[in-house]
This record gives sequence, structure tokens and C-alpha cells, in this order.
Amino acid sequence: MAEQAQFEELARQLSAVGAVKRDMGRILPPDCPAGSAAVLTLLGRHGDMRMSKLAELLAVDMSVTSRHVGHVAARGWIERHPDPADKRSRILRLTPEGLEQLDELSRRTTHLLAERLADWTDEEVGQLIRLMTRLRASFGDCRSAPLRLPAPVVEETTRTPAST
Amino acid sequence: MAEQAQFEELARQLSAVGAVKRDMGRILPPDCPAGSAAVLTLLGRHGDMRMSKLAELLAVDMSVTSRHVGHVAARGWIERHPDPADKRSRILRLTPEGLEQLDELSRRTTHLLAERLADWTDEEVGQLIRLMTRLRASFGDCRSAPLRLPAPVVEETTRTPAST
DNA sequence: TATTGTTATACTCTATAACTATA
DNA sequence: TATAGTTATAGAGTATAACAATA
Repeated sequence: MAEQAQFEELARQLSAVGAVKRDMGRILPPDCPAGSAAVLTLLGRHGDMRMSKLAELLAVDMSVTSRHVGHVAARGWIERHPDPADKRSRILRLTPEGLEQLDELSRRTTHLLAERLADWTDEEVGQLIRLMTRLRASFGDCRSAPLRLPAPVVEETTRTPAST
Repeated sequence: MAEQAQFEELARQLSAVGAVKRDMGRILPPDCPAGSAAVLTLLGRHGDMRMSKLAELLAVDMSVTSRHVGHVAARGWIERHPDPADKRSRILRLTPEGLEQLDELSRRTTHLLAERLADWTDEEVGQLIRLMTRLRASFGDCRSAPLRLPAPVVEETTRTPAST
């Protein structure tokens, strides 16, 4: 088990990594915001799937997924086919144009990372990937398990209260 | 230098880490969204500072910083003192109430991470912190250096390689 | 009655641009 | 003229809730 100071530092790093994400977002092709890029990437990796499956992989609510998918479909990058096994479902599939868009995405992100991480070794990048993957796994499907808050210590603690 | 497949995977992990951040955000105290928490955390760590310095640490535009600071100041968690050396500037300082709020933040995030990362070793957490820190450093202050996009492969590459 | 997916609404975070007040 | 900070506006991402269609 790690120490408290480490946890605080990790929390800080998680908060700050947003800057990196935003930097990545700036190179995305027109009409293809981060949400759309994530949809294309996951469909490219895992193949055709239903909305619910995609929402799970994206780790966002299905309403959010629906919006992203709508954006992507409106541009002809994916198609939504009815699921013969369940008429409520829709099967998502990349179109050839979607594949092209995905290739363009790969080119851009790869190029950016190659530039930014020019002095990283293969092993270092691999290690970061492994740790981030594990981090996500450790949080996993906690979206249902609200977690126990530490007893709300509104009053006396280690620190003297500001007597009002 | 790492391989392309690694860069794509890292991009995916960066995109997906948002789920972890959102999970962390759900435990924040009332009236204290992530932006406010970041302001308090950085002031607690680095001590009093000016807006511009805080904006740099947050790695966001100063207009964004101004909004977050306004929110935090409105709740009495920080004070904005005039800078005697430069009347355009304002020095930010945590109040005792801000310190309490910061303690509560620490408690909650520490508790959550201790729960989620119960099976992580001290060394593993430290490694993730080091790699994320380095990642941020590698991206660094690239907000000014727009970066060269890979030649827009729409038609033939009219312009190639940016020879430094 | 429960589940899949969509839509409406609201909130947070962010950047750009216009503005003020100082330097 | 340039810089520090504020505010207005707009865009992206997300969650909740209400809803439709089907299981």
C-alpha cells in the first residue's frame, strides 16, 4: 500500500494530464472532435458492436455515446444497422470513409507523440501504457459502486477550526 | 524511439483516463468542482502566487484561471491581495477556510485512491507518478509551439518535411 | 416490467476576443 | 505599446431524466 503523500501526488498528476489531452485534441481533423475520434478508434479496434458495448468501452453514459455516434454517423464514417437478433439494438460499423478518417487520426496522433516523446525509450512508453491500463482497471466499473466517503469531518480535525 | 503501435495505444489510454478523472470528480465536496480543487491544491503546495503563475501551473488560459479563482474566492477559500510591486497583479492566498477545504479534499481523494489502488505497491504508484510527470514535461509548454502536422495527405504532399 | 437507445436540459471546463487598468 | 487580469461568448464533454420501441 502506498502512502498518503503519493496518493495526493497521483491525484495532482491525474488532474494535470488534462493539458496533454488538450494538446492532443488540437491536432484532430476538422469535424472530428475527441469524442468522435474515440468512437472511430474503438470501432476500428474491436470491430462492429452495439451501442451499449461502445458505451461500456468509452466508459461514459449511453446518452453521451448516442450523441458521439450521431455526429460520426452524420458524416458518413459509420453506419447503424438494425440488429436482427434484437430490434431495439443497432449494430455500428465503420464505413470505408470512416476507415480513412481513422487512418488520418492515427497518422496525426502518432506523429505528434513521436515528436513529443522523441527521447522516450520503447520500454518507457510501454511501462506508462501498462500502468495506465492497470489504473483504469483498478477503477474499473466503479461507476455503480459509489464508494464510502470518509466520515464528513466538518469540525475538529488535525487543524484548528476557524472559529466563526 | 517507440513504435507506432505503442503511440496509438498510448493515445487510447490518454483518451480513456478521463473515466478515472470523472470518478475522482464525483467525490468532490459540494460547491467545489475540479477546477476549484486544482486551485486550492496548487496554492497549498506552492504558496501565495499571482494569477499568471497559477495559470501556468494549471496549464490553462488565464481567462479560465480567472473564473476558477472567482469561484473559489466567492466561497471565502482564498483572498486576492493587491500586489504592491505591480498594481495590475493580484496575489492569491489561501484563507483558513480554504485550508480546511483543502484538507477535506485531501482526505477524500486519498481515501478513494487508497480504496481503488489497494493492491498497488508503493513502488508502482511512484513509477506511475514519475512517468506521468515526465509525460507532462515532454509536452511541456507546447501551447505556443503549434507543432507541424503531418503533411495533409489529402492530395499529394505539397509541402514536406519541415527541415529545421 | 425491464432494457436499448434517443432526446432535452443543465452543468463544467476550455479558448478566443474584447475590454480595463496599469506598466 | 505591452502586460495582468476580467468578462462575454461559444464549443465540447458529460450526466440525469423523460421518452419511445421492443423484449
